[in-house]
Amino acid sequence: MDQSHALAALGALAQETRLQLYRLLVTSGPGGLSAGNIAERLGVIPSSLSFHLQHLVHAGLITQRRMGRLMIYGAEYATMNALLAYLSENCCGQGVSCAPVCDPAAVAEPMTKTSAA
Amino acid sequence: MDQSHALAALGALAQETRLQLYRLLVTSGPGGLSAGNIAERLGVIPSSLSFHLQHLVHAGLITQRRMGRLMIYGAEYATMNALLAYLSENCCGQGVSCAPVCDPAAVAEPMTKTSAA
DNA sequence: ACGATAATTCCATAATTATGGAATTATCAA
DNA sequence: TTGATAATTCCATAATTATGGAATTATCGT
Repeated sequence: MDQSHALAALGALAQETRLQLYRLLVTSGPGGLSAGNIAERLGVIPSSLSFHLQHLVHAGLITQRRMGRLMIYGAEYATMNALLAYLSENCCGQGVSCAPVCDPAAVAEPMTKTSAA
Repeated sequence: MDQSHALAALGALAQETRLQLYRLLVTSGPGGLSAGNIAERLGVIPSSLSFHLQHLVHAGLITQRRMGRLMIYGAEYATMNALLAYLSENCCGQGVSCAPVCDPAAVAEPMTKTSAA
């Protein structure tokens, strides 16, 4: 993660609708949610929802994939981890890294060599 | 940390000058740096520097104290930890917390009997 | 092909945020 | 008190970002 990516991620999260959007997707897990489902839960009008979702996608914080008529959005945990690492870089002194790793896959699938799906 | 505090912190960090400012202070440690010192290192004009520093202070990410003619600014690590916790809340499933703790004081004072590893 | 549903894009307007110069406030030293 | 240094506040302008309605694109079932 470099400065411009960090700025993109922070800018994406620094807005009420998008922060709610992102947190909803983080809690929803890797499976993701459809745009319509998200709209219903958060009460955001379609054009606004798309605008904010694209902003988060562009920042790499969420991913999108199509399933028939539905667009499914899901949190991209790796980007958040990279952002957290960037923000806490050298937080405890030179050369010290205090960053966390939040990896739902590691929690959900304990110890299998072949965990592709 | 609640949503409005998180938005304030994210909004404060989502700007190039302020992100550089904050990271400089994080790396500089709890001692902090004077406004003039910061201005010199980052090449920011006074009025702009004050504007951005106040933004970070208001968000609780840095603290300010006066030392004679100098204003000393330093990172407030607790706020960043709270923000990281907020952003990774439930990141690995319901009720699971994956948040880090970056505490320079704990690193600086190793192995008292209350701070076991 | 048609109609219905899902979601995005376009666009003008509104709202927010950043910039830099000049004036002001605060502190120190003599 | 005066002069110098450190930093902030004020203010108008510029730049960026968000909003919501209408039109458009994509997919599905028949």
